This record gives sequence, structure tokens and C-alpha cells, in this order.
Amino acid sequence: MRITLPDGSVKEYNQGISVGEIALDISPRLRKAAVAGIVDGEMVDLSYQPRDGASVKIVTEDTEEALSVIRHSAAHVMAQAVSRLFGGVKLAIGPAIDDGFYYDFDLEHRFTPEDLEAIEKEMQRIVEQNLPITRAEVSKSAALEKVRSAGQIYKEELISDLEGDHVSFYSQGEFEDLCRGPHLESTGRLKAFKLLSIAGAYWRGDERNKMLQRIYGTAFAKRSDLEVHLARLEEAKKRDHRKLGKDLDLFSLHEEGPGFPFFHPNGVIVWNELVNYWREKHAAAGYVEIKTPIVLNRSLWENSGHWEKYRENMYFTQIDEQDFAVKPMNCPGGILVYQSSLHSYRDLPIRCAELGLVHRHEKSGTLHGLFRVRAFTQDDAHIYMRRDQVQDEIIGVIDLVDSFYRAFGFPYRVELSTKPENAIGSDDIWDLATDALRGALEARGLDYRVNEGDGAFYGPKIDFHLEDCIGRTWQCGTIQLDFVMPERFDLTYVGEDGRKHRPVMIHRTVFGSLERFIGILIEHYAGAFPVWLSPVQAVVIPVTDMHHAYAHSVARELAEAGVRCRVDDRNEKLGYRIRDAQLLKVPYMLVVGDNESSSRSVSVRSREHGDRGSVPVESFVKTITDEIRTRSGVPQKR
RNA sequence: GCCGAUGUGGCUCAGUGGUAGAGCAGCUCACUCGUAAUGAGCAGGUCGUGGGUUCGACUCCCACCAUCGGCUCCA
Repeated sequence: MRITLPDGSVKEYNQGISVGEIALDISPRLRKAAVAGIVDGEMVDLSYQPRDGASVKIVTEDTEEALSVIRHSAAHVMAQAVSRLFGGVKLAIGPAIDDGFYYDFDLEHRFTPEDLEAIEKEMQRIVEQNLPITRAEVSKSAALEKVRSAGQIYKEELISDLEGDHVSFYSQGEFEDLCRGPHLESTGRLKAFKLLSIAGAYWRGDERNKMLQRIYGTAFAKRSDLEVHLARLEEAKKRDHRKLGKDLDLFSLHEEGPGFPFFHPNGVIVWNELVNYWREKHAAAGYVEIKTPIVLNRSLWENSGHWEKYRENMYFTQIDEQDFAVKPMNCPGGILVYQSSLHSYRDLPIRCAELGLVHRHEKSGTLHGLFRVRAFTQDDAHIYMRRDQVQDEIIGVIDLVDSFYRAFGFPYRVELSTKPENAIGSDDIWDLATDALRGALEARGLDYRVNEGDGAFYGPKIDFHLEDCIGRTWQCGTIQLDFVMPERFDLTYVGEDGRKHRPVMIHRTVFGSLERFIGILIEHYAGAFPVWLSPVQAVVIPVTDMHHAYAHSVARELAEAGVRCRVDDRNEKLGYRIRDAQLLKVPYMLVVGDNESSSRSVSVRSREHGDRGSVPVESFVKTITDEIRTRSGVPQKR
């Protein structure tokens, strides 16, 4: 029989040859590295026997596909270990995920960190036993019989929901699990894994269902890959904005205001720098800026649909026996500004920005530092325009967002979210809006993913997911196209024909939330902000108290040039003060002693590169002010 | 909201039925120092909050709050 290989070559084999044997035939080394195969586009086990005419590709352990096989098998090995150690455990699901794998268990006993160690040891034993992993197909009814008699109620539910009349089981030693596969050929092939954490998870992700216990772990082809991954986790922990926010005295959170962050003087500097930058770019892009109130009357929210569609997330209050709501979004307020005067078609588009503080009631368990809060400042804008301007305006926003992310060194990914279940407005309007967004993305040649049903209740949206320098992604910017609010609020402009027409609206953000964006920046830069964002840009360190006067004169000169600068004239050794500044991630340390004071110079030490030697004060001022003005500095990709 | 864990001075953590301890930070003093921690001294805590058990609770029990890891949700 004939088998086609990825290079297009065709080989002749006997009927019944397995993928593994084909790999061996090609080369023993390939066989050794093989973990699975891809036959006619389907991932299969090494034991799979392709049919005549099939095309076969060997999946080797250094590939992304291999990783998911390895992790899936690791999940099975973990389930086997748990089954050995804890009688009566019911197995739910155990897939491979982006960074590893998990398995959900239903068990009376609550897993503890010590249990993880024991489970890991048992897994090691299973690996050492090198149990062959074999696949068996059984009829659905036999499968149901099998899991029912074993009391595996979750498997029973899974099988009942599966299409087709046959299902497959994989077994290794005494352990057997419903699974589509593929899997490693034996447990001995599992070389590098680690269990990481225990968490609760609802059966099938539905909060009405029973809460199961999930164990997360990760696995790699090689020990060294696992170590790199664990080091990355460590690195992420070091960069945690909650820790750095405390260390660098940027912000704090208090029991008195869960989810309501407090910004300290250092944090406010970062905030204001970002806002300055934002204002500059928006003014240049033709935006005006407004400010609207935080508390507004119920009738406005009824009109906008928030009262009906968004109430669970809103805070309320009463004023003079009337219901008011704390705004969860800025649009209704912004619309009142639009309505406060007549608009000509000549005025459009109106690009109206607002740094609006919104409050949303998030469930208590979801709060997380600055990433998930209950009050945040959206860098919002609403663009009111004619229909013929829609495409250009969307493209304009895409370009603006792009230029912002570029400045911080964030690569990003784009997603298009379509009509959700709780939408308001007709299908026609939704189709129109969705097509417009799609059209703009395509006009810009951007790749995007579609998120069915994930739009806002009043319109579809484009989301920007940016990637920080250790590879995590965050949703920040969004562009939402809205035909519904203009209708609800009866927005109009006067057209060329002298008659009233309906404008279209775009809601958009770049940072998303200032709070979250600052959190992301903290982690992205690991707290070492570029000079323009640094709370303290330079610290002058006199060698002894003989040099205090000179140090202060240098600091004065820097301050006059607009540099945020401090003198550390504490009675401590030079090394101590250097270390202190270094830990506070001050970009420049300026050591001044006899040599410097006699020549009006500073000895420059950079946060990144250490001692740079002496330069005249004047030239340092030029260097640092240039760096600030151009807002340079993008972190190294790791 | 749900499951699990945690909560001790500004920070990091030890303590575990007999009314709290370290390091760092802070303050004072000495040292006057050249690129990541000089030394000595002082001060600082109703042990998350509220109940209960006990002769006695930071320690045991209950409730609540907050935080952390997830689930769900989302900027």
C-alpha cells in the first residue's frame, strides 16, 4: 500500500503498518522523537494503522502538537495517580491547555498542597512502570454500561452527549479513561511534568452545577523546557503589579474599599504622564474632550437600556426620593452633551473623548489588583458621524490604537465580537454594524478572530488584545459600532437637504481602563518604567556631606529643566544609596564627589548599564530631557 | 457569587492554650565613605472584625470581612 509523506514522496508498505513503524522506517531517530502522527490531517496515536493512500506526518516531541499530546497524557497519568491514592474519586474532564493541563475531580476529600506532592510521586511511579497506553473502541451502549457500573457519572454524561455510535477508551495499567486521544505510546514517555495548583471549577463551567476540584499541572517534552517554563512563572511573580505597586509605592488597596484602588504620589505621576501623552495624541487626531457626572438620573439609564440590561453591574443611590445610578459607562452622559446643541452635517464627525470614572459591581471573587476593579477610568471617546464616514472613522481609530501600542512595544491581536443574546436593536442593524467593522479590518489588512456572541448589548465590537513582554495577553482597546443608542436617544444632525438625519456612533477606548493599563505597564516593564514615566527620573547621590551643596545645585538645574529629581543625602554609605535607588528602579543615579564638583559634572550610573562615567551636567541634562521628550524606551522582549 | 487557602508592627515572615518575636524599613548617635546593604542604640503590634469555649485565646469553635489560587464574568 502507498503512503504519502510530508515532502510529497510516496512509500510502499505492507498493509497494517503503524505510524510508529513508518517513523522507524524513515529513521530510528525520528522514531525516537515521535509522539504521535497526523494522518490525513487528523492527529492519531503511533499505533494507528493508516489506510492505503493516506498521507502521514510524524509529530515529533519538539512541536506544538506534541506538547498537547504529552500534556493530555500527563492529565491521564495524574488521574491514574489520584485514582490510586483516593478511592471513590469521580473523574470529570482532563484536557491539555495552553500552558499545561488540568483534570477535574469530584471527591469528598479536599486536596491539600501535600496531596499534590503525593500525587506527583505516584505519577513518577506510573512513569517508571512505563505502562503501555492502548486505545480501544467500544460501542456507545457498552461504554455507557462500563462507566455506569464504575459509578463515573460525569463520564456517563459525556458519553451520552457524544455523536456517533462508538467511543474510544485509553487504558494504561489498571486505569482506563474515556478519551478521543491521541496519547503517548506509554507512560514512560512522560519526561517532565509538575503539578502547580488546586482550584475549584464548576462541572462544565456552569455555576449552577456542582463545584469540582481541579488540579493544574504542566508538562513538557524535556526537563529543560519545564525549567524554562517554571522560571517564567517565577519571573511573572516577580513582576506582579500588586507586589511592585507596593514596593514602588504606586498604589494601594484597602479593606475599606474593595476593588477601589488608591493611587499614591508615585502612581499619580505615572497616571498623569499617561494622560498627558493621551491628550496630546487625541488632540492631534482631532478629538475634543468633555467631562460628565458620575451620578445620573434613572430615566437616562432606562432610556439607554442599561436599567434593563446592565442593572446587576450597577450601583444605585437616591437623591430627593428619586432613583439615581452611578454610571457604569460614559455613553449616556456623553450623548446628553451631543444633544445640547444642534449639529450640522458639516460638523461631523465629532470625536468626543472623556476620561470617565465608571463603577461596575464585580463579584467579590473576581477582584484582582488593578486588573479587575470596581471603579476605573475609561479613556473613552464617542464619535458621532454620518453613515458615509463610518469606515474612515473606524480605520482612524485602528490606526490611533496601533500607534499607542507601538509606543509601548506591545504586539497585539484583534478580535471581532458579534451580536450577543441580550442585544437590543434589529438584526439588520447588527449586520450592518458588524459588516462595517469587518470591512475596516479588511481594509487595514488586519488578521482577526471572530468571537461569536461576545459584543456589547448595543453593538458589535473590535477588541485589541495586547501581548506583554513575557507573552501574556490583555484586552485593552475596543471599538464598538452603535446604531442603537442614536435611535434610542433620537440623535440627529441637519443634513445638506436641511432635514434631520440619524448619526451613527462609535464607542472606543485605547487603554481600556487607565487602572488596568497601568497594572499592565508595571508588569510589562517589571517596574522599571522608561524615563518619561518614572516617578523619580534621577537621584543625585553626594559621596560625603562635603558634597551636599553641589548635589543640591545639580538637582536644581535638573528640576529647572523639568526632570523629576531627588537628592539622597541620607547619612548612609554610597553603596547603600545606590542599592536603594536601584531597587526603586530609578533610571539614573548621579554620583557627585570631589571630581564632579570641581568640574561641574556628574558621574552617571544607569539603572540598566551601571557606571557610565562622568559627563558635564549640561550634557546630562540634554541627554535625559531628550529621552523624556521623545518618550523613548521599550522593554526588552524576554 | 462558588470551591479551597491565607490574614501577626510600614514590608517580609516566625510563634501556637499561659497576656507577642526576628530581619528589613523608620528615628537617634558614631563613622565622612567613589557605584547593589557601616556599626550601636531607640521606638513601633487591642495578632483582620465580631461572637463563643476556657481560670486563661494570637493559638480551639462559629459567623462576617478582606486577600490569594481558580471557576463564572469582564475594561
